[in-house]
Amino acid sequence: MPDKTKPARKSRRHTETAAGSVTLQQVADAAGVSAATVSRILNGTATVSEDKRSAVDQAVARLGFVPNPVARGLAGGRTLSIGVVTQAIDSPFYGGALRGIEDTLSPAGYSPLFVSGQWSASHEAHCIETLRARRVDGIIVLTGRLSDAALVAHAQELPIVVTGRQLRAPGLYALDFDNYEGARLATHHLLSLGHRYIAFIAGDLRHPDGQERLRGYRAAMEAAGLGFNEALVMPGNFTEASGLMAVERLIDSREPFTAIFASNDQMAFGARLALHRRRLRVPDDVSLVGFDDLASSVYCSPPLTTVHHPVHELGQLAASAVLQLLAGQQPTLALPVPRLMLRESAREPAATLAAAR
Amino acid sequence: MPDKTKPARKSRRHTETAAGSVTLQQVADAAGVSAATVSRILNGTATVSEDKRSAVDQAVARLGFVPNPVARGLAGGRTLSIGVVTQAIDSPFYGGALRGIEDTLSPAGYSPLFVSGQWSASHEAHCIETLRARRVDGIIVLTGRLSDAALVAHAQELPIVVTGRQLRAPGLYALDFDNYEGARLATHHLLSLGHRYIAFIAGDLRHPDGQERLRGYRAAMEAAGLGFNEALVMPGNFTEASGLMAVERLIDSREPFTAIFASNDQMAFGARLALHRRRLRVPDDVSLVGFDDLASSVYCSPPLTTVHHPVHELGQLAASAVLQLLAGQQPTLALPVPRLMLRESAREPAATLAAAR
DNA sequence: CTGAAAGCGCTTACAG
DNA sequence: CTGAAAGCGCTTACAG
Repeated sequence: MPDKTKPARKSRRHTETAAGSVTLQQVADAAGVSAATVSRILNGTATVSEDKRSAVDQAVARLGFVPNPVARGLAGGRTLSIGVVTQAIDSPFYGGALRGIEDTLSPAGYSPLFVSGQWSASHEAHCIETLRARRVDGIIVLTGRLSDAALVAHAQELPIVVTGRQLRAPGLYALDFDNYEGARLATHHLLSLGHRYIAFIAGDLRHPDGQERLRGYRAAMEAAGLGFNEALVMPGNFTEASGLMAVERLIDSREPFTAIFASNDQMAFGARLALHRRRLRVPDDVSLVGFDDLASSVYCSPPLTTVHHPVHELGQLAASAVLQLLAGQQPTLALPVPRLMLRESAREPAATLAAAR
Repeated sequence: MPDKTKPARKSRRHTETAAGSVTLQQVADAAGVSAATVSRILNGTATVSEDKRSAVDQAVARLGFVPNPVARGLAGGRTLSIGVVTQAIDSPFYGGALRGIEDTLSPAGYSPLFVSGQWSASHEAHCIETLRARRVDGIIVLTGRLSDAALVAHAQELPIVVTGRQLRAPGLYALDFDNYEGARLATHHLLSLGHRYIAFIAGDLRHPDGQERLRGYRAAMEAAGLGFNEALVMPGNFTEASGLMAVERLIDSREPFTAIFASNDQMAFGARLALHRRRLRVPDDVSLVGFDDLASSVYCSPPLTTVHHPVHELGQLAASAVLQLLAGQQPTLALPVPRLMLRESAREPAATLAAAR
């Protein structure tokens, strides 16, 4: 049983024994050089004679010296940390991107600082203030609702990488995915399967990706000579609930359809549940295609045919881009092209249904 | 077109204009007091005369002063940041906990620093070193594979909160969920529905939660006088793939069953797909119950009956606990009891199947 | 190539 | 109640 009479442990500045207990000065003393020299060797800032270098290397190893990033941040103006503004830390969509960011930042000695924008521009602005206050060296904004102008302004102060928009400005790099082409691909797939009555569940049209996906659907339909039937386009906002409601309304409208293309997988899940409730089978009665290729889409029943959105690469590239910006280079990275993941939720329209048209 | 001849912007230490450009010294000058006084007012460290306080408050507001956490960290020994060790930043299970942590840390002025342990004890150890090097004020470990001993040792240096285990030590607080009771509840539900042949998909039995859930299943089966039939227990490792394989093997074994209880929702998804492939309907032919209540479980088809694991509260409580530890108090927080989410994937066994027994 | 020195922006004993 | 001063652990012009 723990001794409850012992007073609560409090932080003692001079008695720490773990990570960081050893200071650069101690290393300098042990190696018989100045602190400045140790610093230079550690940072590769200057050429140093071989004997001093090895003396320092040994001292570092022997003492187990780990530089204190906090002191480093204060003195050098760099904190080796990168702010990451996401909408929700637990987003099934951005999760992969966060991992990609972490994966490429860590080996470079940088730490990501994740903050959630909560789908609100003002909250995002606050997040950025917090990050700036913490003196991050750069910021990655995953989509976000901040205005382009605000982003450009921040980019004058520190490197910014933003995803999901097209934008060019000094100190800023934008990484965009071809949502239009992805949506075109998905729609075309359904068309090539023989579908003619393809319903579309739109995403939030205030977002560029929502817009682009609608544009891709429309282009494919028109290219097939089917025109654009507004009765087949249902509004949505990227949530499962909105996908479900869209399909309920669609069915109630009695507008004939044999396939549904949802602007994202989450809405496709909602759509699938609505179909299930109405006793419509996927893909036997209705084909369903999503967009994003969430981790969970592979294990839907049936597995969801969808457009692969390379979020993990997105994260990796975004991180590489800030690192390049930090190094004074101009990134030229680009995302892979959209690719359709053929699974089991879409196939030719059933003969019976086709005949009914 | 941006001017490409302009040299790359580099950080200029003395010309920053945004967050943090104003220093405490400037506030002190503007208010006509010493820096020490400003510091004390800001930190509530000492009683200060009313006129100085208001002068400082005004100066802070007028100059838009934001304290620099980096300097604060170096001088005061506190960084106002809390390290959070998770297994994967994009985990569908821990995501909610991360959000809960962020939600309660932010209002308190603390920032979470998320690092991914990658399901490896050595990687976790490295994560903790990184966090210590960054001088976090405390650490939250979500489950993790580190030994109890390692955790207890770290707790001597800084406050630690760990979830998913039972442990008591100075400077450490453990927050555990009643996995046993949750599993008992789920199994009992299936029993009360009339099922007698209930298969169980185990999680990774090296993890306490895997163990406890198995124990709960077993206890419920034995309490119902059905004993423990090993042929109905399939191994798994908490992944969708393992759930799928478990059911394939189960079906191939020709061991009769009318219901499946999976140790977590992800395995339930895999199980559901396996059933789908074998043309078995849920819940018409087979009832399915999961554990965790992931966000996506509500939108399965059919929506998954499962044990609610309060991950969001878990995150909130873990964060509150570190904060209390930091304040020198002993936390007494506890997680809510397990609760079954009745949805549509489980119901009475079909008469035909029941008759076949 | 390498030191001594100043400084990053705060906090906190130490004295009044 | 409040200042002056030292110090947190580094980095970086400034001089050799």
